[in-house]
Amino acid sequence: MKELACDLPPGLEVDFGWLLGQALHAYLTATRRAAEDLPSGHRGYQVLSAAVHESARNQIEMARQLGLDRTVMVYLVDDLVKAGLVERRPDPADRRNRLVVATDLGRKRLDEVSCAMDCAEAQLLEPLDEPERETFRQLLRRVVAGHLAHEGAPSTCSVVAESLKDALGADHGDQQRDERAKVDRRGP
Amino acid sequence: MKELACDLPPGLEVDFGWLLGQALHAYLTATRRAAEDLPSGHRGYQVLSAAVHESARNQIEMARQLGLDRTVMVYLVDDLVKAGLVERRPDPADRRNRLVVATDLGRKRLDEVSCAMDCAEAQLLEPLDEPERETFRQLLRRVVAGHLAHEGAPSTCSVVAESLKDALGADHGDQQRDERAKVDRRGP
DNA sequence: TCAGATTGTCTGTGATTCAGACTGTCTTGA
DNA sequence: TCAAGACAGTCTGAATCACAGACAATCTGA
Repeated sequence: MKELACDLPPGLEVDFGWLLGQALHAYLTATRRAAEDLPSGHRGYQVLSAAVHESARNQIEMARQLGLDRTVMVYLVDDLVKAGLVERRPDPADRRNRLVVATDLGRKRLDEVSCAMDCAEAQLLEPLDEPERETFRQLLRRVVAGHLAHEGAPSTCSVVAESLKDALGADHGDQQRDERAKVDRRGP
Repeated sequence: MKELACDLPPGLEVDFGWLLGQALHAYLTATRRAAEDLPSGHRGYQVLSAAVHESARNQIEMARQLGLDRTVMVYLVDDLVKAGLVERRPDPADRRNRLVVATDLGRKRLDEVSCAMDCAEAQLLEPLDEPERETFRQLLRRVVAGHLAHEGAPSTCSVVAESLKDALGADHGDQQRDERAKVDRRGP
């Protein structure tokens, strides 16, 4: 046990939040170069990916899936539209909705970027052998799926139940902090 | 395979960054209630934890471990000092350093909060059985340890190597975005 | 037809990061 | 002994960013 844990700062190695934060930071660092060609970096990548996979019927649903605020969604999509990677189309079934659909160029760019992302991800998971990587991904998926399933239904732990109450409204709260090359996001 | 993956938005379930971000978000949400009694919330908790475990000899080293900027460290420690949880002591060996040491009260409070944190963590990992949880923690530790070990030595993947170059200087970039009950952090 | 809910957008406010300057201290070399 | 450079901690200012709130357009149900 603990073969590699000795490399971690004492006391922090058991801090689950610290470990998750470090892992996310490592991932963002490793994939920054791959994502920086897209408008808005990692978040642009996620929106583009959601658009290509048609995982949401409107911007709000997409924002909820990605853990973003709906007001942030506006200029993320704006930037992708400006770059010609996605389009906003009126939804014939409900004209309040804007369907965010990827263009051919967007699909092509996503392919390229995804490839670089996979390389970086493999780099991050280098300490694990292949079966371990798959195990890790599976466990991570199950944890996240469990969390999403619990989001609507209050849990048994009162601490968690209480904290969920005021966190339902688009809190997100993490993800990348790069790509500050945002210039004219807001008109005068 | 993929028993639970069907609960995740299509296309995103394979996005490693999205999974990590969601997991961290879930953790922060679950532990918010536990950490909000401490000054500066989660980050206050991490600084206090580092102080109790004496994982660093000065503020800058502590900031590096926690992935914080050194200028942020100042008022995080300020708030903890104000609450009587830690003390700044001059380092007799090097008077440039300030040793951040926990008080008895700080140690007691950390114990209490850690207990609540563990409860929330267990809640988060509920979808996994006990051996799986330990496996998950181990794999996470190894990934993070691998990343930290690579930080100084350039890797073989050029993409990653390049991105590391400009990310060495206090970039961090994730962690919590809560606890906005900061009032008088800066004097007039 | 009308009240209420929902989507997308815009604006303002406050929080937060981060570069840069500065002081006090240590180290090194002449 | 002294000067120059490096480093820790602090403070300030600028830029960025999240998010609540308001708004118009639209849909739904009575």
